[in-house]
Amino acid sequence: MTSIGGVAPSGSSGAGELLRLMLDGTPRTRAELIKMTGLARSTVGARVDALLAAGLLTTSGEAASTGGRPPARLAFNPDAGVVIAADLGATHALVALTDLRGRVVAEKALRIDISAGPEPVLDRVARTARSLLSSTGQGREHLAGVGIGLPGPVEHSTGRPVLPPIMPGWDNYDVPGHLARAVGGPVLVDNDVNLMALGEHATVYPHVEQMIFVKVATGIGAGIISGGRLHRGAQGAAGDLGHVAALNGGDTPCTCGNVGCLEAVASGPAVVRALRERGVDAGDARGLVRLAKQGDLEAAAAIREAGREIGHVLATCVSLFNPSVIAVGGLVAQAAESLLAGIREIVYGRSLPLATGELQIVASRTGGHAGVIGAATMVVQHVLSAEQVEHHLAEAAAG
Amino acid sequence: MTSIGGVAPSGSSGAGELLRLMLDGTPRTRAELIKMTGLARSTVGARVDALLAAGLLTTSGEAASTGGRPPARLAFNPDAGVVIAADLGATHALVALTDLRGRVVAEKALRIDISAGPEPVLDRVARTARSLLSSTGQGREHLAGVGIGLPGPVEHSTGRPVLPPIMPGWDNYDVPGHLARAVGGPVLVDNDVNLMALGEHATVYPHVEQMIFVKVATGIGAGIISGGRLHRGAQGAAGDLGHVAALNGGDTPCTCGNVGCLEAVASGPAVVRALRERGVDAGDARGLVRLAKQGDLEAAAAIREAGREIGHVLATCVSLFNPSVIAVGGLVAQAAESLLAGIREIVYGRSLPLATGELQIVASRTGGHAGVIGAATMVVQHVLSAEQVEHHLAEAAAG
DNA sequence: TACTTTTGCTTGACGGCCGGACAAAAGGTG
DNA sequence: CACCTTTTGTCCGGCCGTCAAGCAAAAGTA
Repeated sequence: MTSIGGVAPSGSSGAGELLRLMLDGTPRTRAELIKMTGLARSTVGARVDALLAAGLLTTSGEAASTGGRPPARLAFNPDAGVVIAADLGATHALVALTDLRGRVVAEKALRIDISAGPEPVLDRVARTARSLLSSTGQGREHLAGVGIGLPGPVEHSTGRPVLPPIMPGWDNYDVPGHLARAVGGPVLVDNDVNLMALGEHATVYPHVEQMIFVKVATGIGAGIISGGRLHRGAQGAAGDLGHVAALNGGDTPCTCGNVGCLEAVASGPAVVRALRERGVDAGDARGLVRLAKQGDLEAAAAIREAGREIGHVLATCVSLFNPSVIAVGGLVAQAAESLLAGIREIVYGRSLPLATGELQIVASRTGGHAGVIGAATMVVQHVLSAEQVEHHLAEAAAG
Repeated sequence: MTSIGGVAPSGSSGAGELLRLMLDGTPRTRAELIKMTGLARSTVGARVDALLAAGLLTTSGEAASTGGRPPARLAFNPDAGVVIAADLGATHALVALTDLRGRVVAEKALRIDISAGPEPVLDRVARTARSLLSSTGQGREHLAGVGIGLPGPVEHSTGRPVLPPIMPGWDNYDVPGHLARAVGGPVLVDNDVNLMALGEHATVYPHVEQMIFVKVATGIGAGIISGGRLHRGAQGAAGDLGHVAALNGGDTPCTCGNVGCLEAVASGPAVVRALRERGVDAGDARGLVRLAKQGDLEAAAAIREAGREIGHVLATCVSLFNPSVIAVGGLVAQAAESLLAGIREIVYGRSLPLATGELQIVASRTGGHAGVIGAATMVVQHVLSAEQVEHHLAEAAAG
C-alpha cells in the first residue's frame, strides 16, 4: 500500500467509495455490495477487510439464509470515532459529543457572551469539549474532528468569520487554528443556519435535492441545499433573509440601520414588540412561545402574522429556487402551528402550482439540536469523504 | 481496449480528464500537461496520442525553444464535430449549427407558432437543422448532438415539457425521441432561460461559481448557476421570477390569473402599456427599445421604473443566493443602460454590503444568441464529459 | 447424509500507469 | 562543421489493482 514512486497512486484502493454506500446506516451483506458496485467478489472482499480492520465497518448479525450458509450483515460502525460539535449563539452555546452518525452522546449548554471576543469564548468551548471527551472515556485518538457553527457569515474554506455584525472582535479570526491547538483534529466552521440546514437535510431528508431551512429566532436566516449540497454563496453570505424588505415593513427601523427589514417585523423580538403594542406583555421570545402554546389567541395571531410576512419572502424564494421542502426551525418555530399556518397561507396562495405541487412546508424535526447535529454532520461528511478514507487506510497500512 | 469480462473497466484510460483540462481553449505543451496532471511522461504521451487520433486535439504550432527542440503546442480542436442548437420562443425560433466551442457557424431564424403543437414545430426545426448540416458540408457522422431550449418548464432528465403555460399540446411530449429520429445524435432539452444562463456562464464567466441570468422580454425569468452548475430545482421550475409579487404590483392583472405579478408590471408588454397610458405609443417591445435607444426620455424612464421593480425582487434573490454576477438579457435588456440603472439602484441600496460588495450587475454579452449558445454548451458539456469521451475512445479503438 | 449458499483464500491474467532508457529533432556554441 | 543542450517521441520491464475462476470451509436446509 505504500506508494513506491512517491507520486499519489491513481489506482487507489477504492474502499472509501464502498464505505460511502454504507453511510446510510442500512446493514448489507457482501453479496448485496457486489451487486450494488458491480465489482468482483475478491475486490469487495479485500475492501471490506480493510474497512473491518480500520473499525469503520462491523458485522451486525446474520441475514436469513436462503438455503445455505447465512450471509453476514455488515454495517457502518458509528462508534469508530467521536465528533465534537458546537453551536454558538449570541448568549448561549451548546457543545456536544456525537458519534459518526451525528447522534448526540453527551452535551452541555453554556451561557456565553459572544461579544467578549473569540479567545475567551473558544477557550470555554474547548474546555467543555475536553471535559465531554474525558467524561465519556474518549481519548483524543478517538476524536475524528471538531465542527462549530457561528452566528454570522463565515468563509467556510478558511473557517474565518467575515464582517459578522454581532460578533465584535471575531472578524477574520483563525477559529480552526485556535480550536485545533486546544482540542485537536480537523476543525470545520460554518454559519449556524447553514449547519441547521445541513443537519436537518442529512438526518431527515437525505434524498431531497433542493430544500430551504429557515431559522426564526432573534434573527431570521436561511440555509440552502442545492443539488444535495450546501449552497454557501459567493461570499458565504447566502440565506441572509433577515434584511430583505418585508411587504408590510413600512418604516420600522432595523438593527442593521435600514428600515422595513423582515427581521424588524417578523423576528422573535419584533413579534414581542407588536404584541406589547396590543397590550399583551410576553416578556421575551421564550415567553411569547409559552403564551402561544397555552392557547393565547393574541399571541397566536401575532405569530401567524409574522408567518405571513415570512411567507411573502419565501414565496419569492420558492419561485426562484423551487425546493421540495421548506423546514422551519428556531425558537419562534416552537410555536409551529401558528407560524407555519401564516407561511403556508401566503406561499401556497402566491406561487405557481408547478412549484408548490410537491412542496412540503414543515417544522424542523431536529428541534433545538439542529445546530450541533449539523456541525457533526459537516465533520462526518468531511472525514468520511472517499479521499479522506483512502488516505486514512493508506496510512494505517503503512504505519 | 475491448472489455473482456463485459463489465465496465474501472481503470479506464483517463484521456477524458486530460481533455477536460484543454476545454478552456488555451494551447499547452506536453510538458505543461505533465506538470498540471502529475502523470508520467509516458502516460500523458499515450493519452495525447489517443486524443490526437480521435481528432479531439490538434497541434497548433510550436512554443518558443528554451535552448533545445521547441515543444509542440496542443489545443482542443473545436472542429472535431458540430452541434445543432435551437432556441424556441412563442413566435420565433433560432436554429444554429455550432462548433464544439459553442461558436455559431451558421444559423437560420424561423417564424413559428409554438401553439401549433410539437410535431409541426419540431419538424420545421429538424428540416432547418438538416439543411444547415448539408449547406455547411457536414454529414451526420460529424453531428455531436442536438440541444434545444423551450419557453417553459422542462424536466431535463427526460427532455419532456411539464405543464408549460404557453405551449398547448407539448405537455410531456417526447422531444428528444422526435428530434433523434428526425436529425440524429443525443438530444438534450431544457428551459430557454436556463440555457441562456448556461451559455453566458460558459462563454463569459467560466470561473464564476454563483450567478443569476435574468431574461426580460415578453416574460421574465431567471437561470441560476450554483456551485458552477445549473440549478434546475425540484420540478425544473427554478428561476420563475415572472409571477413573484412585485412591490408596486397592486391589482394589475397577470396572464397567470393572479394579480400584481412582476411580469404584469415590468415585462416588455407591461412597459409598453404603461407608456401608452402616458400618451406614448411604442407599438411593441421592439419599438420600445428603439425609442429608448433614440434617447426618448419617457421610454427610458419607463424602462428604468421596470428595472426598479425587477430590482426589488432581485434584492431578495441576492440576499438568498449571494451571487457574484447578475447578467441581464432578453429583448428589453437591449436598452441596457436604463434597465440596469433601475436594477442597480434598488439592489445596491437594499442588500447588505457583504452580499453586494463584489456583486456585478451587467448586461448579457451573448446578446440575442444567448439561447443557442447555451443549447450548444449543454450538448458540448454532455458529449465532452470525461465518461462520454472515454466511451467514445474505447469504441473507436474497438471498431 | 447430500445439497445449497455464502464466505475466505489463492491463482493466473490483463490493463493502466510508472520510471527509465534511447533515438530523433531542433537550436545554440565553439 | 562538430558538439552540446533541451525537448519530444517511443519502447520496455515492472508494479499494482482488478477480474474471473476455482477450491475448501462453514452453516443451514431437504
